[in-house]
Amino acid sequence: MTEQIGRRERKKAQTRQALADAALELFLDRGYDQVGVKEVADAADVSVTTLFKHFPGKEALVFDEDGDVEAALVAVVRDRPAGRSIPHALREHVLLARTRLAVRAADPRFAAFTRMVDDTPALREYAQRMWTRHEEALARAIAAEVGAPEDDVTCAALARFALEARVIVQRHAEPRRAAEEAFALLEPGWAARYPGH
Amino acid sequence: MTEQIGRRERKKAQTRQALADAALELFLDRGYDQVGVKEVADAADVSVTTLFKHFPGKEALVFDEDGDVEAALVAVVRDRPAGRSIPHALREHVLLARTRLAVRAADPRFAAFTRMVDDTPALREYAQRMWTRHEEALARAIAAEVGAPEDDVTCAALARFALEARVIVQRHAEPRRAAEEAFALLEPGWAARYPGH
DNA sequence: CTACGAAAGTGCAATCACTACACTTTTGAA
DNA sequence: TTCAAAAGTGTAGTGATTGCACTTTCGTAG
Repeated sequence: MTEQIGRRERKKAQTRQALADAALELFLDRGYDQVGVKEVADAADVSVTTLFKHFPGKEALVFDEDGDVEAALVAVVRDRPAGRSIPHALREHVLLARTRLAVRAADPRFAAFTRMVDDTPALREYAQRMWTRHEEALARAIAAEVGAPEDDVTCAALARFALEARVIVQRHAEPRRAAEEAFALLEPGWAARYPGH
Repeated sequence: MTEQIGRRERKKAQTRQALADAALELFLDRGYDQVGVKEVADAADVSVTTLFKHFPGKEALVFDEDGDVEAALVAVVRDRPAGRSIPHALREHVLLARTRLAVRAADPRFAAFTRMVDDTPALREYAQRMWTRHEEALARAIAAEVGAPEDDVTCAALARFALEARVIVQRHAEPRRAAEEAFALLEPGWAARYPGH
Protein backbone atom coordinates (compact mmCIF):
# COMPACT_ATOMS: atom_id res chain seq x y z
CA MET A 1 0.00 0.00 0.00
CA THR A 2 2.89 2.30 -0.65
CA GLU A 3 1.32 3.58 -3.84
CA GLN A 4 -2.44 3.54 -3.95
CA ILE A 5 -2.36 3.90 -7.70
CA GLY A 6 -1.35 0.69 -9.39
CA ARG A 7 -1.44 -0.03 -13.06
CA ARG A 8 -5.00 -1.13 -12.54
CA GLU A 9 -6.28 2.20 -11.31
CA ARG A 10 -4.31 3.93 -13.99
CA LYS A 11 -5.83 1.85 -16.74
CA LYS A 12 -9.27 2.42 -15.37
CA ALA A 13 -8.80 6.16 -15.30
CA GLN A 14 -7.34 5.96 -18.75
CA THR A 15 -10.36 4.17 -20.17
CA ARG A 16 -12.68 6.60 -18.49
CA GLN A 17 -10.78 9.54 -19.89
CA ALA A 18 -10.71 8.03 -23.35
CA LEU A 19 -14.48 7.72 -23.20
CA ALA A 20 -15.03 11.26 -21.99
CA ASP A 21 -12.68 12.64 -24.62
CA ALA A 22 -14.18 10.64 -27.45
CA ALA A 23 -17.66 11.66 -26.35
CA LEU A 24 -16.84 15.35 -26.14
CA GLU A 25 -15.18 15.30 -29.51
CA LEU A 26 -18.04 13.52 -31.22
CA PHE A 27 -20.75 15.52 -29.47
CA LEU A 28 -19.17 18.85 -30.29
CA ASP A 29 -18.64 17.77 -33.85
CA ARG A 30 -22.04 16.39 -34.71
CA GLY A 31 -24.34 17.29 -31.83
CA TYR A 32 -25.33 15.35 -28.75
CA ASP A 33 -28.45 13.78 -30.16
CA GLN A 34 -26.82 12.75 -33.41
CA VAL A 35 -24.27 10.51 -31.72
CA GLY A 36 -25.12 7.14 -30.22
CA VAL A 37 -23.39 5.62 -27.23
CA LYS A 38 -22.25 2.82 -29.49
CA GLU A 39 -20.21 5.25 -31.54
CA VAL A 40 -18.64 6.74 -28.44
CA ALA A 41 -17.71 3.30 -27.17
CA ASP A 42 -16.25 2.38 -30.55
CA ALA A 43 -14.26 5.60 -30.72
CA ALA A 44 -12.79 4.84 -27.31
CA ASP A 45 -12.28 1.25 -28.42
CA VAL A 46 -14.34 -0.34 -25.67
CA SER A 47 -17.68 -2.08 -25.56
CA VAL A 48 -20.94 -0.36 -24.77
CA THR A 49 -21.21 -2.41 -21.61
CA THR A 50 -17.89 -1.04 -20.44
CA LEU A 51 -19.01 2.48 -21.16
CA PHE A 52 -21.92 2.05 -18.81
CA LYS A 53 -19.67 0.63 -16.15
CA HIS A 54 -17.83 3.94 -16.11
CA PHE A 55 -20.71 6.36 -16.60
CA PRO A 56 -24.21 5.99 -15.26
CA GLY A 57 -25.76 7.41 -18.41
CA LYS A 58 -25.14 9.19 -21.67
CA GLU A 59 -25.38 12.65 -20.15
CA ALA A 60 -22.70 11.83 -17.61
CA LEU A 61 -20.21 11.55 -20.45
CA VAL A 62 -20.50 15.28 -20.90
CA PHE A 63 -20.40 16.32 -17.26
CA ASP A 64 -17.44 14.42 -16.04
CA GLU A 65 -16.09 15.21 -12.61
CA ASP A 66 -19.24 16.09 -10.80
CA GLY A 67 -16.79 16.26 -7.93
CA ASP A 68 -16.81 18.90 -5.33
CA VAL A 69 -19.73 21.03 -6.36
CA GLU A 70 -21.38 20.31 -3.05
CA ALA A 71 -18.30 20.92 -0.95
CA ALA A 72 -17.73 24.21 -2.73
CA LEU A 73 -21.31 25.24 -2.11
CA VAL A 74 -21.08 24.50 1.59
CA ALA A 75 -17.73 26.22 1.86
CA VAL A 76 -19.10 29.34 0.23
CA VAL A 77 -21.61 29.91 2.98
CA ARG A 78 -19.37 28.78 5.81
CA ASP A 79 -16.16 30.54 4.82
CA ARG A 80 -17.54 33.72 3.35
CA PRO A 81 -15.62 36.89 4.17
CA ALA A 82 -16.66 38.67 7.35
CA GLY A 83 -19.57 41.00 6.90
CA ARG A 84 -20.74 39.44 3.66
CA SER A 85 -24.28 38.13 3.79
CA ILE A 86 -25.10 34.56 2.80
CA PRO A 87 -27.21 35.58 -0.20
CA HIS A 88 -24.40 37.83 -1.35
CA ALA A 89 -21.87 35.04 -1.09
CA LEU A 90 -24.17 32.69 -2.97
CA ARG A 91 -24.71 35.27 -5.65
CA GLU A 92 -21.01 35.49 -6.36
CA HIS A 93 -20.69 31.74 -6.36
CA VAL A 94 -23.51 31.32 -8.83
CA LEU A 95 -21.85 33.85 -11.09
CA LEU A 96 -18.56 32.04 -10.96
CA ALA A 97 -20.11 28.62 -11.35
CA ARG A 98 -20.93 29.22 -14.97
CA THR A 99 -17.26 29.32 -15.69
CA ARG A 100 -16.38 26.40 -13.51
CA LEU A 101 -19.05 24.23 -15.03
CA ALA A 102 -16.94 22.99 -17.89
CA VAL A 103 -14.10 20.79 -16.88
CA ARG A 104 -11.78 22.18 -19.46
CA ALA A 105 -12.55 25.83 -19.14
CA ALA A 106 -9.34 26.82 -20.86
CA ASP A 107 -10.26 24.84 -23.93
CA PRO A 108 -10.87 27.03 -26.96
CA ARG A 109 -13.91 24.89 -27.63
CA PHE A 110 -15.43 26.18 -24.40
CA ALA A 111 -17.91 28.37 -26.20
CA ALA A 112 -19.01 25.49 -28.38
CA PHE A 113 -19.41 23.37 -25.28
CA THR A 114 -21.73 25.72 -23.42
CA ARG A 115 -23.60 26.31 -26.62
CA MET A 116 -24.18 22.61 -27.01
CA VAL A 117 -25.42 22.30 -23.44
CA ASP A 118 -27.76 25.23 -23.88
CA ASP A 119 -29.13 23.89 -27.14
CA THR A 120 -29.76 20.34 -25.96
CA PRO A 121 -32.76 20.00 -23.64
CA ALA A 122 -31.54 16.73 -22.14
CA LEU A 123 -28.23 18.31 -21.20
CA ARG A 124 -29.74 21.52 -19.92
CA GLU A 125 -32.00 19.60 -17.59
CA TYR A 126 -29.24 17.31 -16.49
CA ALA A 127 -26.97 20.22 -15.65
CA GLN A 128 -29.67 21.87 -13.58
CA ARG A 129 -30.41 18.59 -11.80
CA MET A 130 -26.73 18.16 -10.97
CA TRP A 131 -26.85 21.59 -9.46
CA THR A 132 -30.06 21.32 -7.48
CA ARG A 133 -29.14 17.87 -6.24
CA HIS A 134 -27.15 19.61 -3.54
CA GLU A 135 -30.05 21.69 -2.33
CA GLU A 136 -30.40 19.75 0.86
CA ALA A 137 -26.73 19.97 1.77
CA LEU A 138 -26.77 23.68 1.09
CA ALA A 139 -29.89 24.15 3.17
CA ARG A 140 -28.27 22.35 6.07
CA ALA A 141 -25.12 24.42 5.80
CA ILE A 142 -27.13 27.62 5.85
CA ALA A 143 -29.17 26.48 8.82
CA ALA A 144 -26.03 25.57 10.71
CA GLU A 145 -24.56 28.96 9.94
CA VAL A 146 -27.49 30.90 11.37
CA GLY A 147 -28.21 28.49 14.20
CA ALA A 148 -31.57 27.42 12.86
CA PRO A 149 -32.99 23.90 13.06
CA GLU A 150 -31.86 21.62 10.25
CA ASP A 151 -35.21 21.61 8.53
CA ASP A 152 -35.86 25.34 8.76
CA VAL A 153 -38.10 26.29 5.86
CA THR A 154 -36.59 29.71 5.29
CA CYS A 155 -33.13 28.23 4.96
CA ALA A 156 -34.41 25.54 2.61
CA ALA A 157 -36.16 28.18 0.54
CA LEU A 158 -33.04 30.31 0.33
CA ALA A 159 -31.05 27.30 -0.80
CA ARG A 160 -33.57 26.38 -3.45
CA PHE A 161 -33.97 29.90 -4.75
CA ALA A 162 -30.24 30.51 -4.88
CA LEU A 163 -29.70 27.36 -6.90
CA GLU A 164 -32.59 28.16 -9.18
CA ALA A 165 -31.22 31.64 -9.68
CA ARG A 166 -28.61 29.96 -11.80
CA VAL A 167 -31.03 29.49 -14.67
CA ILE A 168 -32.09 33.11 -14.46
CA VAL A 169 -28.48 34.18 -14.62
CA GLN A 170 -27.65 31.65 -17.27
CA ARG A 171 -30.08 32.81 -19.86
CA HIS A 172 -29.44 36.50 -19.54
CA ALA A 173 -26.99 38.36 -21.69
CA GLU A 174 -25.85 40.41 -18.71
CA PRO A 175 -25.13 37.77 -16.05
CA ARG A 176 -23.89 40.09 -13.35
CA ARG A 177 -26.86 42.41 -13.53
CA ALA A 178 -29.28 39.47 -13.66
CA ALA A 179 -27.68 37.93 -10.60
CA GLU A 180 -27.84 41.19 -8.72
CA GLU A 181 -31.50 41.66 -9.48
CA ALA A 182 -32.45 38.10 -8.65
CA PHE A 183 -30.67 38.12 -5.33
CA ALA A 184 -31.93 41.59 -4.52
CA LEU A 185 -35.30 39.90 -4.39
CA LEU A 186 -34.06 37.61 -1.63
CA GLU A 187 -31.72 39.82 0.35
CA PRO A 188 -34.24 41.97 2.28
CA GLY A 189 -36.51 39.11 3.28
CA TRP A 190 -33.51 37.15 4.44
CA ALA A 191 -32.06 40.06 6.39
CA ALA A 192 -35.40 40.55 8.09
CA ARG A 193 -35.48 36.94 9.21
CA TYR A 194 -31.82 36.42 10.04
CA PRO A 195 -30.21 39.82 10.53
CA GLY A 196 -26.47 39.94 10.20
CA HIS A 197 -26.21 36.82 8.08
CA MET B 1 -72.31 22.60 -38.06
CA THR B 2 -75.27 22.47 -35.74
CA GLU B 3 -73.40 20.26 -33.29
CA GLN B 4 -69.65 20.73 -33.10
CA ILE B 5 -69.30 17.41 -31.37
CA GLY B 6 -69.94 14.60 -33.76
CA ARG B 7 -69.54 10.94 -33.16
CA ARG B 8 -65.96 11.37 -34.26
CA GLU B 9 -64.98 13.71 -31.45
CA ARG B 10 -66.89 11.64 -29.00
CA LYS B 11 -65.11 8.45 -29.97
CA LYS B 12 -61.80 10.19 -29.77
CA ALA B 13 -62.46 11.49 -26.29
CA GLN B 14 -63.72 8.06 -25.35
CA THR B 15 -60.53 6.35 -26.45
CA ARG B 16 -58.46 8.93 -24.66
CA GLN B 17 -60.42 8.45 -21.48
CA ALA B 18 -60.18 4.69 -21.71
CA LEU B 19 -56.42 5.02 -21.94
CA ALA B 20 -56.15 7.41 -19.02
CA ASP B 21 -58.39 5.22 -16.90
CA ALA B 22 -56.59 2.01 -17.73
CA ALA B 23 -53.25 3.66 -17.06
CA LEU B 24 -54.29 5.05 -13.70
CA GLU B 25 -55.71 1.73 -12.63
CA LEU B 26 -52.63 -0.24 -13.63
CA PHE B 27 -50.18 2.31 -12.28
CA LEU B 28 -51.88 2.54 -8.91
CA ASP B 29 -52.11 -1.19 -8.70
CA ARG B 30 -48.59 -2.20 -9.62
CA GLY B 31 -46.52 0.98 -9.69
CA TYR B 32 -45.66 3.28 -12.55
CA ASP B 33 -42.35 1.69 -13.43
CA GLN B 34 -43.71 -1.85 -13.35
CA VAL B 35 -46.22 -1.22 -16.10
CA GLY B 36 -45.29 -0.88 -19.75
CA VAL B 37 -47.13 1.25 -22.28
CA LYS B 38 -47.98 -1.91 -24.15
CA GLU B 39 -50.00 -3.16 -21.22
CA VAL B 40 -51.84 0.11 -20.94
CA ALA B 41 -52.68 0.04 -24.62
CA ASP B 42 -53.87 -3.55 -24.37
CA ALA B 43 -56.01 -2.77 -21.35
CA ALA B 44 -57.67 0.04 -23.28
CA ASP B 45 -57.90 -2.25 -26.29
CA VAL B 46 -55.97 -0.04 -28.68
CA SER B 47 -52.58 -0.27 -30.27
CA VAL B 48 -49.46 1.32 -28.83
CA THR B 49 -49.31 3.59 -31.84
CA THR B 50 -52.75 4.90 -31.02
CA LEU B 51 -51.76 5.50 -27.43
CA PHE B 52 -48.97 7.79 -28.55
CA LYS B 53 -51.32 9.63 -30.87
CA HIS B 54 -53.33 10.63 -27.83
CA PHE B 55 -50.54 11.21 -25.31
CA PRO B 56 -47.11 12.60 -26.01
CA GLY B 57 -45.44 10.27 -23.55
CA LYS B 58 -45.95 7.79 -20.78
CA GLU B 59 -46.00 10.40 -18.04
CA ALA B 60 -48.77 12.31 -19.76
CA LEU B 61 -51.06 9.35 -19.12
CA VAL B 62 -50.95 10.22 -15.45
CA PHE B 63 -51.34 13.97 -15.73
CA ASP B 64 -54.27 14.24 -18.01
CA GLU B 65 -55.88 17.61 -18.51
CA ASP B 66 -52.87 19.84 -18.29
CA GLY B 67 -55.47 22.37 -19.26
CA ASP B 68 -55.65 25.82 -17.87
CA VAL B 69 -52.79 25.86 -15.43
CA GLU B 70 -51.26 28.74 -17.30
CA ALA B 71 -54.44 30.72 -17.63
CA ALA B 72 -55.12 30.29 -13.93
CA LEU B 73 -51.64 31.47 -13.07
CA VAL B 74 -51.97 34.58 -15.17
CA ALA B 75 -55.43 35.28 -13.81
CA VAL B 76 -54.15 35.02 -10.26
CA VAL B 77 -51.79 37.94 -10.67
CA ARG B 78 -54.07 39.99 -12.88
CA ASP B 79 -57.32 39.57 -10.99
CA ARG B 80 -56.06 39.49 -7.44
CA PRO B 81 -58.20 41.32 -4.89
CA ALA B 82 -57.36 44.98 -4.40
CA GLY B 83 -54.57 45.59 -1.96
CA ARG B 84 -53.20 42.07 -2.15
CA SER B 85 -49.59 41.89 -3.28
CA ILE B 86 -48.55 39.71 -6.18
CA PRO B 87 -46.39 37.41 -4.03
CA HIS B 88 -49.27 37.03 -1.61
CA ALA B 89 -51.65 36.09 -4.40
CA LEU B 90 -49.15 33.59 -5.77
CA ARG B 91 -48.67 32.11 -2.35
CA GLU B 92 -52.33 31.33 -2.01
CA HIS B 93 -52.46 29.90 -5.49
CA VAL B 94 -49.52 27.60 -4.84
CA LEU B 95 -51.22 26.37 -1.72
CA LEU B 96 -54.43 25.62 -3.58
CA ALA B 97 -52.65 24.02 -6.50
CA ARG B 98 -51.69 20.98 -4.51
CA THR B 99 -55.32 20.08 -4.28
CA ARG B 100 -56.07 20.86 -7.89
CA LEU B 101 -53.20 18.80 -9.18
CA ALA B 102 -55.05 15.56 -9.33
CA VAL B 103 -57.81 15.44 -11.84
CA ARG B 104 -60.05 13.34 -9.73
CA ALA B 105 -59.53 14.97 -6.38
CA ALA B 106 -62.70 13.45 -5.00
CA ASP B 107 -61.51 9.96 -5.77
CA PRO B 108 -60.84 7.91 -2.65
CA ARG B 109 -57.64 6.78 -4.32
CA PHE B 110 -56.39 10.35 -4.17
CA ALA B 111 -53.93 9.59 -1.43
CA ALA B 112 -52.55 6.64 -3.34
CA PHE B 113 -52.23 8.85 -6.40
CA THR B 114 -50.15 11.55 -4.76
CA ARG B 115 -48.11 8.92 -3.04
CA MET B 116 -47.31 7.32 -6.35
CA VAL B 117 -46.28 10.64 -7.85
CA ASP B 118 -44.09 11.43 -4.87
CA ASP B 119 -42.44 8.03 -4.97
CA THR B 120 -41.70 7.95 -8.67
CA PRO B 121 -38.83 10.22 -9.70
CA ALA B 122 -39.94 10.38 -13.31
CA LEU B 123 -43.39 11.57 -12.27
CA ARG B 124 -42.14 14.00 -9.67
CA GLU B 125 -39.93 15.68 -12.22
CA TYR B 126 -42.62 15.67 -14.84
CA ALA B 127 -45.08 17.33 -12.49
CA GLN B 128 -42.62 20.04 -11.63
CA ARG B 129 -41.79 20.57 -15.28
CA MET B 130 -45.48 20.92 -16.11
CA TRP B 131 -45.62 23.59 -13.49
CA THR B 132 -42.49 25.53 -14.37
CA ARG B 133 -43.27 25.32 -18.06
CA HIS B 134 -45.45 28.36 -17.56
CA GLU B 135 -42.73 30.42 -15.98
CA GLU B 136 -42.38 32.66 -18.97
CA ALA B 137 -46.08 33.37 -19.24
CA LEU B 138 -46.23 34.13 -15.54
CA ALA B 139 -43.21 36.42 -15.77
CA ARG B 140 -44.85 38.32 -18.60
CA ALA B 141 -48.09 38.66 -16.68
CA ILE B 142 -46.26 40.04 -13.67
CA ALA B 143 -44.26 42.46 -15.78
CA ALA B 144 -47.42 43.70 -17.45
CA GLU B 145 -49.05 44.18 -14.07
CA VAL B 146 -46.29 46.39 -12.71
CA GLY B 147 -45.54 48.15 -15.97
CA ALA B 148 -42.05 46.70 -16.35
CA PRO B 149 -40.47 45.61 -19.62
CA GLU B 150 -41.39 42.12 -20.72
CA ASP B 151 -37.97 40.69 -19.95
CA ASP B 152 -37.53 42.33 -16.56
CA VAL B 153 -35.24 40.15 -14.50
CA THR B 154 -36.91 40.81 -11.18
CA CYS B 155 -40.27 39.75 -12.56
CA ALA B 156 -38.75 36.66 -14.11
CA ALA B 157 -37.07 35.80 -10.83
CA LEU B 158 -40.29 36.24 -8.88
CA ALA B 159 -42.08 33.96 -11.33
CA ARG B 160 -39.41 31.31 -11.10
CA PHE B 161 -39.16 31.44 -7.34
CA ALA B 162 -42.90 31.35 -6.85
CA LEU B 163 -43.21 28.27 -9.03
CA GLU B 164 -40.28 26.60 -7.31
CA ALA B 165 -41.83 27.37 -3.96
CA ARG B 166 -44.28 24.62 -4.80
CA VAL B 167 -41.59 22.05 -4.13
CA ILE B 168 -40.84 23.54 -0.77
CA VAL B 169 -44.50 23.60 0.14
CA GLN B 170 -45.10 20.14 -1.24
CA ARG B 171 -42.64 18.32 0.89
CA HIS B 172 -43.51 19.95 4.17
CA ALA B 173 -45.98 18.51 6.61
CA GLU B 174 -47.34 21.98 7.36
CA PRO B 175 -48.00 23.41 3.89
CA ARG B 176 -49.43 26.73 4.96
CA ARG B 177 -46.61 27.57 7.29
CA ALA B 178 -44.02 26.50 4.72
CA ALA B 179 -45.64 28.67 2.06
CA GLU B 180 -45.74 31.64 4.40
CA GLU B 181 -42.07 31.30 5.25
CA ALA B 182 -40.97 30.79 1.67
CA PHE B 183 -42.89 33.78 0.38
CA ALA B 184 -41.84 35.90 3.33
CA LEU B 185 -38.39 35.60 1.84
CA LEU B 186 -39.61 37.21 -1.38
CA GLU B 187 -42.13 39.76 -0.16
CA PRO B 188 -39.80 42.47 1.21
CA GLY B 189 -37.41 42.45 -1.74
CA TRP B 190 -40.35 42.63 -4.10
CA ALA B 191 -42.02 45.45 -2.18
CA ALA B 192 -38.76 47.39 -2.26
CA ARG B 193 -38.56 47.10 -6.01
CA TYR B 194 -42.21 47.46 -6.95
CA PRO B 195 -44.01 49.10 -4.04
CA GLY B 196 -47.73 48.65 -3.93
CA HIS B 197 -47.76 45.50 -6.02
C1' DC C 1 6.80 -16.83 -7.23
C1' DT C 2 2.35 -18.30 -7.70
C1' DA C 3 -2.34 -19.25 -7.22
C1' DC C 4 -6.63 -17.17 -6.27
C1' DG C 5 -10.28 -13.72 -6.08
C1' DA C 6 -11.69 -9.27 -7.26
C1' DA C 7 -12.09 -6.01 -10.79
C1' DA C 8 -12.20 -4.71 -15.70
C1' DG C 9 -13.80 -5.75 -19.86
C1' DT C 10 -16.58 -8.30 -23.48
C1' DG C 11 -20.57 -9.87 -26.42
C1' DC C 12 -25.16 -10.99 -26.70
C1' DA C 13 -29.79 -10.76 -25.94
C1' DA C 14 -33.39 -8.44 -24.03
C1' DT C 15 -36.43 -4.53 -22.31
C1' DC C 16 -38.70 -0.36 -22.83
C1' DA C 17 -40.17 4.11 -24.55
C1' DC C 18 -40.94 5.99 -28.68
C1' DT C 19 -41.13 6.75 -34.05
C1' DA C 20 -41.67 5.96 -39.11
C1' DC C 21 -44.16 3.76 -42.42
C1' DA C 22 -47.55 1.97 -45.14
C1' DC C 23 -51.92 0.51 -44.57
C1' DT C 24 -57.27 0.07 -43.51
C1' DT C 25 -61.41 1.90 -41.53
C1' DT C 26 -64.39 5.45 -40.20
C1' DT C 27 -66.77 9.66 -40.66
C1' DG C 28 -67.92 14.55 -41.90
C1' DA C 29 -69.31 17.13 -45.38
C1' DA C 30 -69.54 18.73 -50.36
C1' DT D 1 -72.67 9.35 -53.22
C1' DT D 2 -68.15 10.38 -52.99
C1' DC D 3 -63.91 11.73 -51.24
C1' DA D 4 -60.34 13.54 -48.25
C1' DA D 5 -59.09 13.96 -43.63
C1' DA D 6 -58.81 11.74 -39.29
C1' DA D 7 -58.47 7.64 -36.39
C1' DG D 8 -56.57 3.50 -35.90
C1' DT D 9 -53.47 -0.62 -36.87
C1' DG D 10 -49.24 -3.73 -37.24
C1' DT D 11 -44.65 -4.11 -38.16
C1' DA D 12 -40.27 -2.99 -37.86
C1' DG D 13 -37.15 -0.12 -36.33
C1' DT D 14 -33.90 3.09 -33.07
C1' DG D 15 -31.43 4.10 -29.11
C1' DA D 16 -30.43 3.96 -24.20
C1' DT D 17 -29.88 0.89 -20.68
C1' DT D 18 -29.51 -3.72 -18.16
C1' DG D 19 -28.64 -8.71 -17.09
C1' DC D 20 -25.92 -12.62 -17.91
C1' DA D 21 -22.31 -15.55 -18.62
C1' DC D 22 -17.84 -15.26 -19.95
C1' DT D 23 -12.65 -14.02 -20.42
C1' DT D 24 -8.75 -11.24 -19.24
C1' DT D 25 -6.01 -8.74 -16.13
C1' DC D 26 -4.14 -7.40 -12.12
C1' DG D 27 -2.97 -7.23 -6.79
C1' DT D 28 -1.61 -9.75 -3.18
C1' DA D 29 -1.61 -13.38 0.52
C1' DG D 30 0.87 -17.33 1.26
